[in-house]
Amino acid sequence: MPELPEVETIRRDLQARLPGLIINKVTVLLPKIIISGPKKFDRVVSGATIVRVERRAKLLFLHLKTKQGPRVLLIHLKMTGQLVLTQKKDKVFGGHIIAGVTSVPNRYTHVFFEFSNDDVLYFNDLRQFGYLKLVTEPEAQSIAAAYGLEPLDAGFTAKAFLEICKRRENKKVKALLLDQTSVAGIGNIYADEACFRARVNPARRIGEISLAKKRSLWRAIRFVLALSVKHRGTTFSTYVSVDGQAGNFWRYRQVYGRKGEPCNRCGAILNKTVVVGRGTVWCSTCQR
DNA sequence: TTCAATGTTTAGAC
DNA sequence: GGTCTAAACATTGA
Repeated sequence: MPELPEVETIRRDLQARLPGLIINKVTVLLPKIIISGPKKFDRVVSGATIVRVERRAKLLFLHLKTKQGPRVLLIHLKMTGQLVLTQKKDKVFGGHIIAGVTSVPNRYTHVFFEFSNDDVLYFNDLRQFGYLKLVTEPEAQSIAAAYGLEPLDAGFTAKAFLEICKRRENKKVKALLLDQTSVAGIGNIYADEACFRARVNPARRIGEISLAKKRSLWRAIRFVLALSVKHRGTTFSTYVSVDGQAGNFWRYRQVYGRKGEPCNRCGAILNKTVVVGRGTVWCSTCQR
């Protein structure tokens, strides 16, 4: 799926457009996508007003004012989920565009919302891994609380990161980065990028790397994610952000998708291995 | 034809 | 109990 920078980009665009709109009608074409139950979903969501759009880790929280009281619509895009907002004529995309499929609805459209101003929000997902879930405010809070620190928040200090490391000495570096209950929102691309910038071998155990490397890793996580948010995310294969533009972080990447190419730091050929079950590209010369 | 792909959860093994 | 791996979800494209 989109990782933190991509989901954050989508969030910002939705937050700029959705609050205040009333959902006139919701259409569910693939009921299994609504994991809180499609029947109740229709009843609660129809007529609801969008209050605001938030993000925790890679999960979107659409706060709603409904006849039944406040509710939160959770949207997870997983690997190929896509949110497309059509503003009367203009298409606004967020997620992954499937090659050649640029109109909505299409065969990957599973749910769509029609708003009071005629805008329509489509949820598309080629692989059908993504989901929508309607919960109460307290449920949403407990879901949010289960995630680890937000890496771009002020609370993610070097000290806080070192504390996290202390409790995960046996974990491989890459496993720690991908663990959403440690640091929230990092996926495969940014895990590899952060390890490269910190000169850390992603297969090493946390306990094996020096304090200085841990500090570098902390800095690299923030650097890489912030840079990507600034450039509206990474367009890998099919992703585009909510305004229909490709994310521009791709050109700043150092390792992901560069297997067999020379390392930008030392010139050695980048290799690709499997670490904690995920394809991992890194430089065995400068990442120790 | 086989494999890997931006994610998460779960079952099973040690 | 902790920790790790593989599989599962469904589809596409190399």
